[in-house]
Amino acid sequence: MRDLDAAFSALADPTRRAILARLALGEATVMELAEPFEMSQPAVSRHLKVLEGAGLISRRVEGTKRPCRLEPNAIEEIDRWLDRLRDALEKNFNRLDGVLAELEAKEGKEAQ
Amino acid sequence: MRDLDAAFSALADPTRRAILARLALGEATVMELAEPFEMSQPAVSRHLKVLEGAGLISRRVEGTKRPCRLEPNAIEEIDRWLDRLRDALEKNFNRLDGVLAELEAKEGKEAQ
DNA sequence: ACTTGACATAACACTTCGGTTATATAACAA
DNA sequence: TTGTTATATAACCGAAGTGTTATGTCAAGT
Repeated sequence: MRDLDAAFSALADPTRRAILARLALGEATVMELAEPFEMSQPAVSRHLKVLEGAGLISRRVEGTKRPCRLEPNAIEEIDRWLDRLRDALEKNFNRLDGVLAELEAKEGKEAQ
Repeated sequence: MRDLDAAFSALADPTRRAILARLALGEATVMELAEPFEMSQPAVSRHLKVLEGAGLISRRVEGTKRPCRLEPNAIEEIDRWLDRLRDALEKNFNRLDGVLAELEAKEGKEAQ
């Protein structure tokens, strides 16, 4: 699961999350993506490289432009990891519930 | 949404994800968490500090030990963000579907 | 009181990150 | 061909991250 490193660390930056949010609305070129940020074009270019490296976006070539789009599958792996964590947590809580129930039962007996 | 920075960046480290996975199985002390890693205790201590800072875990005091536990609510905020991204994506795809359907209809007319 | 065990903190080195400006490349437009 | 537009890459810089060892703190055991 080495890719999760790249994915989570790509998501850790607010600029990159904003870029993803923008791309969720549809394709956009580097310039279009750079526009809302007070940041040089090279900086945005590198953010895009990070996102691409993490498999979160992809780019096509269209003349001199490189429109970016979200790579929907990427979110899946992240989800799977979070799901597993959630599941383990839930099972653990259920087990704890069991333990607590047991403890209460025991206390009940002792109280009598 | 400043906290997302901390949460995602905390999750970007494989050691910390492993720690979370371990904690999903139940509480553990710093030493217990450190044991499986080839890493000094201070290093693990700092990972825990990062996780705590991100609100992903919490610690209690129990004598000289500091048992850690997962903070289940933390995952929610992450989920919410991913959900919003997914939703926007889906809507965008639906819109694209609409556009494509329109194009096909147009082509159909022209073909006649 | 002294030692030990569990942890935190400090000081340090090294690497990575995120920004900058300057420059290269490649397609389009005149 | 020459200029312009869209983007990438390089060189650089300061800040932040991740590890180390050494040391501090504080509760527990003897």
